[in-house]
Amino acid sequence: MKKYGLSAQEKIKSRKEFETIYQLGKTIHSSNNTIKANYIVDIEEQYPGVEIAVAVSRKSGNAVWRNKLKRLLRESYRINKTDLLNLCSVNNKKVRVVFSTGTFNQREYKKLKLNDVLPGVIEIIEMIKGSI
RNA sequence: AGAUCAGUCCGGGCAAUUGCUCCUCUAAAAAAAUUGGAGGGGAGGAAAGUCCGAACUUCAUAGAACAGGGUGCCGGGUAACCCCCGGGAAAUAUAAGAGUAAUCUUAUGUUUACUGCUAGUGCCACAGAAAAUAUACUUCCCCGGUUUUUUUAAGACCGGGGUAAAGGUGAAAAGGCGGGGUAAAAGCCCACCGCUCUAAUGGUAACAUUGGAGGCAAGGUAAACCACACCUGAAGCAAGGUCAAAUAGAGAGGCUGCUUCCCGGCUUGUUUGGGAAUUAGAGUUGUUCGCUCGAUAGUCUCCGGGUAGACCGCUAGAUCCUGAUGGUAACAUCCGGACAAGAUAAAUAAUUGCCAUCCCGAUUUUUUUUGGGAUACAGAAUUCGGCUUAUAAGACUGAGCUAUUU
RNA sequence: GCGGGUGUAACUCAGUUGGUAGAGUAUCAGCUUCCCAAGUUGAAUGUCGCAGGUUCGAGCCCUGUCACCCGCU
Repeated sequence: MKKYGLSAQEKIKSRKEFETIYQLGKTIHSSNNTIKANYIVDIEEQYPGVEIAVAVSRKSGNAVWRNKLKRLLRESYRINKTDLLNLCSVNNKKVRVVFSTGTFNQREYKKLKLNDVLPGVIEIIEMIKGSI
């Protein structure tokens, strides 16, 4: 597995997994309330690891803006995922996370840059690490 | 040269690092999956809105008609079209000319759902006398009567007619304008203009031009119902097809167990222990065992079903590019060349550097140098042909306008 | 992706042969009451989502556009 990659096995795809995360998982926000995350932690002996997904509400912007935000969220996770993966494989845990927008919309951030998204994602990853 | 309007085009580039997705080849014994390596492809002019038209698929359907829906000047293009091209007519903007003016003519552009209200029905508020079979409020004119003034005569009032010329209302008032005519008027008559009908000529046609007749009869509204002509079955790739876990079973088969009553125990359940009945599910048989059938329970296999999921549909096509020929053009034909995204909680990106274009500031006579900022609208989802809407900066063409120079 | 629907007062809704746009709630003022509530009388409030067109005249008819909502794995 690539160190900074994000392949199809690390994504959440089925509808049932999303429903369990939204019903049973916990919700946390970043400090400036821009980014939200729902996550769930299970014990998994054979295949420990992390699965993620990214969701952006239809009301926050048009299609180009939403796609770009999703790419940036994935990029932010991809760069900072190494510590979280190591922690999971040591403790035999499986973490599933759905990143989504809180009060983040196109009017306030017309031009998106990586630096707009990165701090919130790092903060959330630290919070999840703390809860393991 | 500038700004304006209209149309057409274009829709930043290169490199490094880190990633995503599809295809081909290759290694891990083979197949599948996965991983590694190499190579190649990876958003638009609107991909958007989903407003039209098709291809394709399934369902329905003997055929025809009605209803419903759509289209509506003429000719052509097209697979088809509420599309495109050419032409006609009308409206309108600007400029010039004519005219006292209304207005007309010419040129250039723009727009047009541009069949029919001389088939029928409906509607036209308020105002106004009257709003569609015209009527007669105030005027105007004639005749008769009464009355006043000094008389002819004139005024006032009443009655009977004439008229639609003037007034006022309205979006719109029953051809317009000028002359004749008359008691006053009136297409009552005449010229010009308009309208209707009709003939000839030109044109494939829409229509145009010219002549003749009528003598005004015919207000507006069909994006009112409707009439006429032509077109039209319905739904949509979440269409539809193939494979198919889990689960439920309503089906088929195999294997195992299976009578009823009473008493006791405790785990209060059709569980276990003991006893009794011998008519003990039915058949076979003298009887028992056994066997067959049936009921019921468990378990296994199949069956059908088609969910999760996977695959096909899925990208080579009314395809794109260059050139030639025909055509005013839309477009057609031919020669040659190219293969150019195919994802599915949904890829096509992120960061950095350099360059490009534009803007602002500093420096400088200019060139230059340097700092900062900006680079739009927007993301394929079965595929095409159009339409509509959004769009930074730039390029080109045309039109008239303004300024300068000659 | 495909299909369908709705925009009228601060809120919930009426508004059909096209002719000066209404109801209820809420708001404000008066009356009533010692005061409040309730009751009662009155007032104010609208670019009829936006832009064009047809018509003498458009909330209504037609076209375009914007926003919102619903259904179909």
